[in-house]
Amino acid sequence: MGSALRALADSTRRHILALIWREERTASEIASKFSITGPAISQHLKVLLDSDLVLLRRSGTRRFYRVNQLAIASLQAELAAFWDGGLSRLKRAAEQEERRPRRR
Amino acid sequence: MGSALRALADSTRRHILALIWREERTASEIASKFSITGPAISQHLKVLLDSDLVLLRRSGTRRFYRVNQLAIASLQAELAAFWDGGLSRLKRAAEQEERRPRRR
DNA sequence: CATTTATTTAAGTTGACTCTTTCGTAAGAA
DNA sequence: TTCTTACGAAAGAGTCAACTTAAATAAATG
Repeated sequence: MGSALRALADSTRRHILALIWREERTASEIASKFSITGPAISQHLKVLLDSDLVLLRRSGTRRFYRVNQLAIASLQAELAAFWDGGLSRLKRAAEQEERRPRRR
Repeated sequence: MGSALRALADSTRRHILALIWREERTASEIASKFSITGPAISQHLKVLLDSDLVLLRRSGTRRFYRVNQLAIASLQAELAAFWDGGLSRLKRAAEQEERRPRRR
């Protein structure tokens, strides 16, 4: 979860995700949409690959990147769990500590 | 959005959020749940404050932190927009570039 | 006023992030 | 084979992030 959120925290990477959301694109196609250098994009793509948010397909000299929709779905689920019940366990633990009232 | 996601990307900060999810807590209460030092927690709390995900109430020497539910709701909305239609604009722009076919 | 309690600020270290330029490699074209 | 295209890897610079210990501030208490 942390690595996916860290990947998403960067605006360039969010733009990359948007570009390859429904169709795979090559590294150069992606890079052409930004003002930073190719290697910089390549590094962002590596972060996205490492976080499992995108997938890679090689074909000849070209590399096609696409969003890993499964990973997105799973992140959404994890987030939903976090907002909701995922907190209960921690909340309960915290409230137990809390049950011994301390002076204000 | 970036700052909220960056704040959420850290597991300590996610735990802090869980602790103050429904009830405010003081800095020391929070710090007591972790093994890192008070100042470290204070700095995490500052990141959370700066990202607007938590709110502060002062009372005497104590500072009570609590989750900013409005900010959470707004982040959820932004994320939902990102997963869904928020991409359309970028997708359309990308597809326009795409419309000039390049040789394979 | 002096002391204690709660908490942040300051200063410094270490490691991670983001970018650049340069180099390497692999596939396709001439 | 030689050239070109498409890309990543390596190395280096500058900035940012996450800690630590020590000092500062500010309210409560004796």
